[in-house]
Amino acid sequence: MQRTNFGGMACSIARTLDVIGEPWSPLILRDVWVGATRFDQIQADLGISRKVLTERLNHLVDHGVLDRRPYDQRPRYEYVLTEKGAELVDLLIVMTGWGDKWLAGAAGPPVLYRHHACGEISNAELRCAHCGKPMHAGDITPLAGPGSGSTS
Amino acid sequence: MQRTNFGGMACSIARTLDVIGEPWSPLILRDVWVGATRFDQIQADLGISRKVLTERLNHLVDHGVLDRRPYDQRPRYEYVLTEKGAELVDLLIVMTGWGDKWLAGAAGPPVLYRHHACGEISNAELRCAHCGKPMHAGDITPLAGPGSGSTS
DNA sequence: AGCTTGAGTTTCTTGAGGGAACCCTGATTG
DNA sequence: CAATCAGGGTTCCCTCAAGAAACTCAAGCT
Repeated sequence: MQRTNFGGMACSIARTLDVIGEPWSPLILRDVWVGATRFDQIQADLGISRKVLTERLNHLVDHGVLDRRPYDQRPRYEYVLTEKGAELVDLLIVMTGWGDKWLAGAAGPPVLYRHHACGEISNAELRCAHCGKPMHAGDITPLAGPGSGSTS
Repeated sequence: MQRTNFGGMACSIARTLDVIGEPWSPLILRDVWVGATRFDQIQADLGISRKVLTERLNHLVDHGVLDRRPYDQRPRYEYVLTEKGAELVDLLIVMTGWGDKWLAGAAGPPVLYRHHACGEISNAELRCAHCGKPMHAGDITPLAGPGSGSTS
């Protein structure tokens, strides 16, 4: 096996990587999210090899992140986000925010997000689902959970 | 070139992937975050090839995500998160949340996070930095920003 | 009958990932 | 003072995934 399979690790990060950690997968998800839902659209937009795109799409469908469905009498298919897939968009939003801040440079961010609720162009921030205060690297302590596999 | 380089795309997701999108990189970051900061610790914890670990660590240091510094008179080094790297932990937190929800199964999440501000075990949620309301896939519309490269 | 379009397959080449052994430097030990 | 040890990598070789480009196939259109 060339690439190690992360899915078996007792780690939600590793398991998530097993689903969307392969090269191109997050970009494919982004394309589907913003409306490029067909094979040739995604292929042309990303410049990805058709072979790899086929593999990635199948993988994402197998994991329930995308749904493949016909849109014509002819054998034509489009890919749409499932609920599971739509929640992965959170990840894309956070990636965008980090890239905007640290990698965009003087040109500024390539894409902006308008938030429907307030109508403003804005960014996302992580907040504690319990108390609503910010939740970043230094604000939390990891501890073993029920699925940790530890015997304690 | 076997793997396409995403860094040149006008897309913050692609640029972020260029920094931490390679296999293992997010897991290395997690290890450093939770205190496995030395070469052999990370290697043993992940079971990653030493060659690949060397490459990844160099890449992360080159991109300013990790800092390599001596911790002894002997040639011994540890890797620590820079501010840029610490903000990437947001990404790990979101990945954890998604993996916990969709992949953990009956065993439950392998790791829990205690939030210092409220003392509770909790998850992170994405909220608009402007109005504070939830910000997920359906709540926003992407539009071209200043660094989009479009001529308009 | 032939052209077009969308959606993949197939073939071939290259190079990254994995494994295991090896190397180097500066303590520590017998 | 030679031998050992530990941390932190290198080197070598092999396999398999990524990339590029050509090919296929089915349904409609002309």
